[in-house]
Amino acid sequence: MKARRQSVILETIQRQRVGSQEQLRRLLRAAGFDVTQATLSRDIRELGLVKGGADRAYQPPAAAATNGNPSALLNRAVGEYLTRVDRVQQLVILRTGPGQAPLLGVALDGARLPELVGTIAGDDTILAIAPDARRARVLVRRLERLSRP
Amino acid sequence: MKARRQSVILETIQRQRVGSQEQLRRLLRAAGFDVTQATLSRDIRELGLVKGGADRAYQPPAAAATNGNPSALLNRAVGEYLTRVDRVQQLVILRTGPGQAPLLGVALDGARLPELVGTIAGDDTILAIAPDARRARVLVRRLERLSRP
DNA sequence: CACGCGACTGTATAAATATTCTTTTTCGAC
DNA sequence: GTCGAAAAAGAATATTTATACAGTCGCGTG
Repeated sequence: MKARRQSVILETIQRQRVGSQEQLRRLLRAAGFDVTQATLSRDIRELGLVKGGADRAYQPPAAAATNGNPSALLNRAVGEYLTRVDRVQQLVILRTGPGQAPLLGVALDGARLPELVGTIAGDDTILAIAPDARRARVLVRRLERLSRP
Repeated sequence: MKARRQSVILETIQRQRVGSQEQLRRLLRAAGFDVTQATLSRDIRELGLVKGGADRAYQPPAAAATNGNPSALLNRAVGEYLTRVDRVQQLVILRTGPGQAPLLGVALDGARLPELVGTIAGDDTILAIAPDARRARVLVRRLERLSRP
């Protein structure tokens, strides 16, 4: 349950201003996830979300992680979620556990890798698109290096 | 008082992990600023600080603001603080109200302007260094445009 | 099967933060 | 100076968030 719920949280805070965990709780309940505020507090920490700014809303972690190591987030996400990598021409297929694909997708997008044009995340699969086959190979190598340092 | 205090807040959260407004209050008191938690809550909002991430600490706004408009923060800071701009060769001298220079300095650094090598902020003056005189002129023009659109 | 272990969650509550309502301070016009 | 308006800050309090503790579930092992 957790991975799916966290994915929905990520999408939710990007679609609208979420100013409290109670509000988030109501939104999630409408989406079929009925959990307590305590659980959301834990989810928010695990996702690395950040609260503040002019409107005191929750924000995605990508920006915040940019501080120290730019790809620390990607690093963590790859280690945590990625289970398999394949390549077909300039396309790279990434596999994760169920519901985890969006989490890894966000991390990939946020890392702004030069050899990555964009991603489409399903439930447990991500299609990552490189400019050409050569750079797709570079991407595969980079991911493999990240997944076992 | 406020501008100076907010500058110190910015420096403080960059030097060490600050996990609560009470902790920040104690740190500021050691630095000669004796204010209540309510005031800090307001300062934090005005600075656009953000709290969260793995260690639930306060973080500077630059990263968070990168989301929407990259230079929205600079825009605001220039409008709010900048009072005068001069140029000498490749150096640009910016003036602000007392204690406000560090705030504008942080915004300038965060904006990563191509014609700006770096800044040194005093209390009410910033020395901004461009690669050469031509680009210093570009910088001056950009700042003037920002200060009265 | 019984046990222990680890991940996950809820409940209750402590801790932290935001806000409302006042008071104080600042500053410009007179 | 004195007045009034606006900014700044405090006190008290409401709201929000984190956490200690306990319970459940799934799973692998003796």
